[in-house]
Amino acid sequence: MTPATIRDVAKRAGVGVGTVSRVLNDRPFVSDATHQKVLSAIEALDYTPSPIARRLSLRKTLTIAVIVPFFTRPSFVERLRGVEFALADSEYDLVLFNVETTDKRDAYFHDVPRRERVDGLLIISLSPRDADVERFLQAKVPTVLVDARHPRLSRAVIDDVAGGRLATQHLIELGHRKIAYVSDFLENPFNFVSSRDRHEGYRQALTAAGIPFQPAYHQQGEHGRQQAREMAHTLLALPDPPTAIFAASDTQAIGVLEAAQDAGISVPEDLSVIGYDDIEIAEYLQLTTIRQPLFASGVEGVELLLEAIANPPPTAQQVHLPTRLVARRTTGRLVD
Amino acid sequence: MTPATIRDVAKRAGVGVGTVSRVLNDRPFVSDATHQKVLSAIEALDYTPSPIARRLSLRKTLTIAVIVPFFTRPSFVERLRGVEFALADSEYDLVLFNVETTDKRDAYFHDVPRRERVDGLLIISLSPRDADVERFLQAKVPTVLVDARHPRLSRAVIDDVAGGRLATQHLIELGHRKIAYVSDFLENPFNFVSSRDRHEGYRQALTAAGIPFQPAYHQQGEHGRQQAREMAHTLLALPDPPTAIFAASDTQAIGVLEAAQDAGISVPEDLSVIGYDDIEIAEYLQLTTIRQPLFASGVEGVELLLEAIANPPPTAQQVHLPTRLVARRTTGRLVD
DNA sequence: CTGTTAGCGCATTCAC
DNA sequence: GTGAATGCGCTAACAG
Repeated sequence: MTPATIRDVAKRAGVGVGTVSRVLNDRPFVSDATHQKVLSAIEALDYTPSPIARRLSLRKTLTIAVIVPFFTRPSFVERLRGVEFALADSEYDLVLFNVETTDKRDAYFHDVPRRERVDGLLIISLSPRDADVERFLQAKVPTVLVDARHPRLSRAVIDDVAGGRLATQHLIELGHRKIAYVSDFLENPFNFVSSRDRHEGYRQALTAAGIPFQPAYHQQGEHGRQQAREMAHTLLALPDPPTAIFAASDTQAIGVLEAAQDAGISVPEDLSVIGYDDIEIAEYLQLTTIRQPLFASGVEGVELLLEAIANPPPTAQQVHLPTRLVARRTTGRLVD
Repeated sequence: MTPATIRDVAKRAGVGVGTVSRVLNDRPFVSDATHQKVLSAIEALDYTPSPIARRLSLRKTLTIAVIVPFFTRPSFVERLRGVEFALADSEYDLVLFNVETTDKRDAYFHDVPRRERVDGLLIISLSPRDADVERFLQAKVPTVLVDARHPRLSRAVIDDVAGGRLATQHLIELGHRKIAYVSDFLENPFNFVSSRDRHEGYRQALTAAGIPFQPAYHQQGEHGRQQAREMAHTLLALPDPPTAIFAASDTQAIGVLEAAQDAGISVPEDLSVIGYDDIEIAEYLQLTTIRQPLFASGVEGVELLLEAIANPPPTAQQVHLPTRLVARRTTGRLVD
């Protein structure tokens, strides 16, 4: 009825529990004969060790928590999939915490990173503040960031500054000089940094090409297709509208495309549009974009974390992942 | 250093561990005075009870496992989000298992449903076979299906037969009689049943309208935009091509739209297209579709499961969720 | 090589 | 009302 315990197995095999434990954990120094006896007792009883008892005894939770915001957004899901993939064959359980409000974030940042609860913490796309990090460190819970940053925490990061530069350079090379940027709020309650970094890259590329930055060309707003669409409308209604728009994500780029359509402006003839992420739908829309290794970032994050659990590095590690341009049909040479 | 235990709290408060346990679990029969003492000791020590020790003692795992296939597909993520939402405020941890191969599915179906491991199991969009169910039942792990079926298991289901009928009727009302259906393989290794049910509804609507079913009008293939695109090409190249296509998912409908575009066929003038799910991108594409309550299905599944854990129902429960037509711009009246 | 024993941290009897 | 004792199932240390 109730599942068999290690004691049942020991009894049936006519050995002590220590021996059973040894074969369970592939310890050496067990004779082949007893090994066999134990194995068949396990088989006969359909025995599975209780993970909970193991955890208590080992003083490990064998659990990794993942805190991820808005995990329905394509880019976050894809990172999460990388995490799940990398953890699937490990001995760790993956427990999931989805954040859609700052309250939830704060609650999770407060409650989850406790040694009694998890062996490691993976935070996706959410940059914790100093006070949070202070607590993580004090709780001695190995913590790794994916697509987020803090100087004292190990992290797998995409070089979004380079990505922003890449996007902007592409536009510049096509002859554009009136290049706008549509993004999330650079300062936002979740402290997402990618829009900020891409903005930085955008500014760098502009500067390098000797193009002065026009404040009116940078629109920020809530994340979302609809919001991006409105920002693009504003841009296109400017006295001197841009000839190219760089959107901080593919989702937002779609909004920009919509706005162009609304305004009867053809892409890429009259307006070039470039996105960021290369989510699945981007190909369908023939959207030019910056591809970033989303899945790989999750995998890298897990590897950093498992390594940190095994032997804590003296100092925060950082893994950089590359971005690259995927030129499709929404960007084109400027004709005048 | 190492987290405080209940014993530390007891010592500091000058009481026994039993008393601490009582206040932790809001048991009555504790004087206000001691209650206060304990509370301040807990505060002072920044004590959190060890979930693991609790579990061992309570003989509950306080864990719900969710097995979900291809959790990057929009419809599955959205269901999963409902699950996460419903579980967030419970005492249960949500541990995630993603299935992308039948091997993984079989492994999870075999290893996860064990009382030593989880208190409950939620399976999304994956219909287990009799042998699997037999094991679930025998393991006495409460199991609930979401968007999947088995007579002996409780479930939150969408009436996909009705949904398929709805889609087809809509087309019929618009005057179409040459209506094709593009879907996943009705028989597939994962035993996804939604395409099958929608097909059934499609056939029922056809029959009700006195339209004979044309085998050539039903194309099946792997799930995916690209595959749907190819199936649509086949359909459009038929000697007597359909004037309307019902796709088993929005993702596939997008492939159909692509194919129409490839062939220079305009939608909805020369071809009506209807999808299924109403994922976010559907609105952008102005895709007519059948909306199903994805998020709600996850929530319902959790509620069924928590109820089943609290007091196991004598017989499998079933909750039906409704679908409805969202008419947009990819379907139109047949003109000849 | 193998059996025995002492915790792991908590909830839960029992007595007091 | 409250403290002390027992056990949840396992691992690890120790003795043999």
